Amino acid sequence: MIFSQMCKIGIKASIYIASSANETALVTIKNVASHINESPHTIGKILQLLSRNHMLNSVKGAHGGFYMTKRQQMKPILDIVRIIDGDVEINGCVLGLQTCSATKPCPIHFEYLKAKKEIEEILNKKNIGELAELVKDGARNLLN
Amino acid sequence: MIFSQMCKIGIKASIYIASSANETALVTIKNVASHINESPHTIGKILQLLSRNHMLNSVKGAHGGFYMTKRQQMKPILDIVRIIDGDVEINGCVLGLQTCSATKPCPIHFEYLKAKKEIEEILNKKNIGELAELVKDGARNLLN
DNA sequence: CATGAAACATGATTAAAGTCATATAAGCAA
DNA sequence: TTGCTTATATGACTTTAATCATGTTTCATG
Repeated sequence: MIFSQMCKIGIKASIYIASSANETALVTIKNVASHINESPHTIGKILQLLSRNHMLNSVKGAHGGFYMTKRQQMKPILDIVRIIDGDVEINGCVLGLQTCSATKPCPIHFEYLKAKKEIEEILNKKNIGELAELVKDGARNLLN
Repeated sequence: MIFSQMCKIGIKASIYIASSANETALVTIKNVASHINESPHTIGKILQLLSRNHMLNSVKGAHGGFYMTKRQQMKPILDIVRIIDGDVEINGCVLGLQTCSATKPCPIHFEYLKAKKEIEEILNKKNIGELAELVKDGARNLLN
């Protein structure tokens, strides 16, 4: 619910990378895959997309891998969602109406708006680095 | 987002039926289809499912169709969502972890819980009849 | 400078969701 | 009773998302 499968994997992968990599200690796709229990192929595709959108950095070649700068770790989860699932998912009408708006609202337009704002706020306030710290401490986990 | 396509159509169809049918004045699938601008085939399948789950009633044969009793109209939207999208969608971990819980939480478990509660509250408080009234009055609309 | 490890790119395959088509059963009306 | 209208049921088809496979490029290292 809310996030696509790809987006869920993207969030988990990003948090893992933030929690255990930096400019001098990269993590590989395989490493990410085993730590969040997803297919390396899928992860590769997603990290590529996130990398192209400057959410994280990749280093090619031997001893290459991925990492996030402190600056990137300060970005909110909402940024990941926007890159993978797109703005439409976030902003569309909950009943799928094209012209839904305050002046021509769907039956649950106003009710839903409140909840949506709350979700966005959550996704916008929590940054990747914070969550990575919690994972490091063992207070949160990424694996089943 | 949140609802599947089928679920969106189910909600719109139910609100429409509540707004313009009763025990003695039924509406047909075609009628619903034209008023919410969706395919009759799809609507047929969804109404069948909702009917089997006692969300609404069907009358077969000539001059048959669908209607909702006052009692059924007092049911919340959440009931429709549960029938079409299932409980899993409502209760599952936002990152898809099987074992996510308060004692073994995913990184955004607690943050998301709050938003989820709000959504459920909204979907549970607003009943179909209320929304149907708003549509009748022209204060809300179901069509693009 | 050759080898191997790693990301990158593209496309194929699979799975799931959604939509559409056809045939059947039920019930009203003439 | 006959025929028409309507829901019901099943399954086929289409589309989209997700996953997997293959080959290419890049670069550190011996």
